[in-house]
Amino acid sequence: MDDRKLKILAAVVDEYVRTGEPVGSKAISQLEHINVSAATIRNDMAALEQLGYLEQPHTSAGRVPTFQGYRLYIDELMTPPSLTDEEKERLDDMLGDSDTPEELLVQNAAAALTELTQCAAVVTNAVPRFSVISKVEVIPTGKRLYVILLITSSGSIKNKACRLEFDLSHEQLEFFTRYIEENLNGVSVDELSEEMFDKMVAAVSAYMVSLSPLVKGICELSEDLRQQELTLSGGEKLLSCDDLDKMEVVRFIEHKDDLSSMLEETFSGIQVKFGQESGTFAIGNSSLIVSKYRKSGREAGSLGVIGPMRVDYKKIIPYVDYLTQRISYLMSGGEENIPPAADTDSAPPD
Amino acid sequence: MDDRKLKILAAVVDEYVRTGEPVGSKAISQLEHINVSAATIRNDMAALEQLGYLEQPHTSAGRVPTFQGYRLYIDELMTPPSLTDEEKERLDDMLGDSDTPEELLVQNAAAALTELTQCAAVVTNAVPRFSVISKVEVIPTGKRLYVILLITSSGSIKNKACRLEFDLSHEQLEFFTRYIEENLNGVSVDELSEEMFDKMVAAVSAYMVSLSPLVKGICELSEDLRQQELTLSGGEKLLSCDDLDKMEVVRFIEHKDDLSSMLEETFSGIQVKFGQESGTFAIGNSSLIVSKYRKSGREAGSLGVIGPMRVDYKKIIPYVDYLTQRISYLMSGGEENIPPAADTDSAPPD
DNA sequence: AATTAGCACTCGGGGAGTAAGAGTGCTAAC
DNA sequence: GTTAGCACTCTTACTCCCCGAGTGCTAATT
Repeated sequence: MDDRKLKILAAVVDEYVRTGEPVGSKAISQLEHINVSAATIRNDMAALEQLGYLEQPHTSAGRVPTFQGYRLYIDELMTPPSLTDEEKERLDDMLGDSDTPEELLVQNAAAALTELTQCAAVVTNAVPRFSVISKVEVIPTGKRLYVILLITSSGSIKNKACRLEFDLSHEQLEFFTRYIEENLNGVSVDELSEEMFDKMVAAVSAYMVSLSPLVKGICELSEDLRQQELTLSGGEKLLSCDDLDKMEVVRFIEHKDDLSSMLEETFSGIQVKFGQESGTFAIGNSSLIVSKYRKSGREAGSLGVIGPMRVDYKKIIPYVDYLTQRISYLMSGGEENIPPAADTDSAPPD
Repeated sequence: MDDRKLKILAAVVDEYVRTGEPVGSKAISQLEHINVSAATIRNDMAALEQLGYLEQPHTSAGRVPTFQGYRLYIDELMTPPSLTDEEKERLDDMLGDSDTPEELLVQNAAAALTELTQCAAVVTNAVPRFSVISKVEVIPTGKRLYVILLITSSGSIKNKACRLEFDLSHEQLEFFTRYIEENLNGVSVDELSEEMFDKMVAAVSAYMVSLSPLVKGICELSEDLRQQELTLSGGEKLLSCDDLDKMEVVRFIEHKDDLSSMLEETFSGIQVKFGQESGTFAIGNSSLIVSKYRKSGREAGSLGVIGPMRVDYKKIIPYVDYLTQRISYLMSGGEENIPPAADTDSAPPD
């Protein structure tokens, strides 16, 4: 596998990403950093096609990268430039600071990615799962009406109204609150199970039957917390890129929840997945650039960009990379180390 | 304006709604309830075109209603059938009962409309505005961290985390809670103003400066309550109808908040508005079928359907109509009168 | 006077044919 | 090993043409 061939492959990808047209030997030969003739390039391109890195839409058209071609390009050939300080500042502004609630942080990241890349962005937030219940309150708010308040160590707050069959006396309420507090305080949201609540229902029912709706309410709130939140933003951007099948995009947007599993299958570090590589449902010619952020060392969610395979990886990857690092940093209260004038992960070209 | 011409106009609209193709004189003449020849219909259709109710996409095609045509059809010609009891039951099931929280009620209505009409549905809920503050709680949840809980008489619950500069002693907290309670309990959300909070900030600051973030937090929560909530559901349905410009739809979904003003300009009773009639931004060939529901006699929000101009008004109008009535009824605790076997608003045909 | 039948006309859609252009693969020369 | 040249292929865009649907008009009919 020739050095020149790799250079040509990279050039083809770059050109194709830039123009969107199949790229021919002549176009490549005219690039500054290429000093061989079109004929030579033709030979090499034929070889690259043999190897499965390029393909021709039809005989007399230029070449287009196959997804193996993109794969090689992304993994080996491409050298994404590091962000300038201005770009970083811009991202920081869009993201928020350490006072920004975590939930908003990831939402902002999605919005930023959508705007900067003109692609769809997807974020998940599994943080509440890893946190522990730090407070449960039951507040009477009317005739037989109570509000349950559930707060986690990560700052998620959920509330729910709950109607009982009888009013609770002050003692009953206190009993209940103490009981719940003893059983739930400090328990990780992840550990909360149906059985636990069943047991608790049984326990409080022994004291007073009509308390069980409250336990059920708490159970439902904890379910809310446990399921990781997935947000797709800017899905409509996908409609305007004509590499993607409109019908597939619409189906995708409607079933965005299926993304969860795709995002779960992700290792740490930045990753690129193509639609056709994914067993689960995905858009045909799409590519997903995704990375997981961490909170205090623990994987806490992912953020990614979904676009056509023909996206500007050089541009997007640094964005995703920086945002994950930054979110990890902010969520960990500054513990997670982030290179201050961060090189992303690659040596400079040449 | 001939009686027959009106009949023909109605037939054209019906056929066009049914088939989506421009409709010709022959197709009309073959309808059962039309007993004149195609030639006669041609003459009438030419007249209707003159009057601005029909138009031809091109010379040798059938006719399509103009939006004036639709307007006349909807206002004068159409006779939507009343719902059957099964349909009403179905809607009742989807909507919920008197125990369903009001917020959920309108969400359910939106979901039902989306499903039944295969169009987008939009609902607003201004109820919280009309309710009064029934409870304010401040709950310490961590180091200098407090959660504010705001509950209204209509059952809306809002919470917000708030970080202070110092921890509050038990007495300080009690003072604050009592002060807020005295000043806000029973106050209508609508009456809450910036100035009121400014005054309160001044008052609590006199006692302890670092309390003011709490007041500000409450102020922000009240703003949340005050602004009417607008939900667009099933927006993606609009993408699959090819009468509508995809780009416009996308822009519309992104800026759905602009709908607020469109919905505000609405009188009581059911109404149909067309995209091109609306000064504010709207989708080109779209039509909005909207009606306001009331809570105890007061306008409390609207619900509507957005689709292409070519929608089945006969089907949709009764749905929207019934749902508004039903919501009004449920929200008013059964006071608002609803015709038990409700005729919608029109005499049966013929 | 209103309605209808008949007929010429118009216009858009779809298929066939064609010319242009872009890019290739191959061969022979460097 | 590289390059120039050339014949070949294939797509795209364009034109021409026909077909059919639907009209508008006129003349005949009720």
